[in-house]
Amino acid sequence: MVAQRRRGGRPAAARKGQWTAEEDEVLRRHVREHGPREWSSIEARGLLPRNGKSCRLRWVNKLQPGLRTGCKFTQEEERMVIEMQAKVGNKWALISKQLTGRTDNDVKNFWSTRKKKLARMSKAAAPAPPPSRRRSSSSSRALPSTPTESCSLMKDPFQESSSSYHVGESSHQACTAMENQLTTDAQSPGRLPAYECSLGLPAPESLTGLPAPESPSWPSSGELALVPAAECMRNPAPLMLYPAASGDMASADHSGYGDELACLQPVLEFQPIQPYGLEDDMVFDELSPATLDFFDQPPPPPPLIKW
DNA sequence: AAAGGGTCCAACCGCACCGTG
DNA sequence: CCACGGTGCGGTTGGACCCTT
Repeated sequence: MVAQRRRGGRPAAARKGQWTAEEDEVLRRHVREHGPREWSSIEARGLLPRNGKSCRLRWVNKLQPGLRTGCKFTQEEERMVIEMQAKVGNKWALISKQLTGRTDNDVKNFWSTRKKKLARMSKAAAPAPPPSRRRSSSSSRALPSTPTESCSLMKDPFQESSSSYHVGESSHQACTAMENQLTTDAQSPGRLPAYECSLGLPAPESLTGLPAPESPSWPSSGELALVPAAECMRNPAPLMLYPAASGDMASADHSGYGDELACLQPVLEFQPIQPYGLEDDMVFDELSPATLDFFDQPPPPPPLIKW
């Protein structure tokens, strides 16, 4: 360490790269003596050839007690991150405060990985031929699979009637790609009856069991609630995709909104929709018969996709 | 068994904010 | 008010590891 200092007391150029156990120990000792502050003094006093920022980062992300490094995000943690990201945006530090033992870096990495994965799925879906309204039964593996993507799926309660999804075409394609992957997963025979896609719309609390985000754009009714793209961008939150029989909703009048939706980032996330039933006070008074069937199905087992 | 591609995650970078002199 | 140093935060990168083919 000291040997790395230049003559004259000026610290050598700060070292970069992986930390050694010795460096960690020096950093721990510094924190024991001074608390988690005065990071710059570590370099200034020649304790470590690391700049203050690097020291702070090392402490925050790896050395401070109580961290849950090395274990994957639980479903609950993932749900919280997704939920909070929809509410507050990329405020990783804020989000991480809600997750015991997780750092902003952890959350950021989790989200980044997830985003890349979904972008790839979306891209893989993009060149697909124009989507037919009927669901493909292709068993070809459209997308790569990794252990962390292994899924178990609820049985399709709609049988062949759930042959289409009402969503912008690009999103439809992404859904199809996702579905292809899921349905061909050896561990996961079955199909997803519906997806929840984070395109920009909040899902009703009555459906998700989760509090709806406060939003002036909260749709009051409609089978597929749509808002203009600009509002979607301002207010990213889950959008519900409802399955329906072939054709019926294709004609559904999304008057004027289809184009806006189609231009959105196709699909940001997929999750199986939580089981739910129709509530008396629901405002879905214009549901198609097929969609009503959907809600009439007995609740499937709880969720299932592990990202 | 090897190559290629994907995932994970530690660490760096640049910028913004804040307190202090 | 301003300059400056320290700190915090979000975005990005690079490498190790893992999985699939």
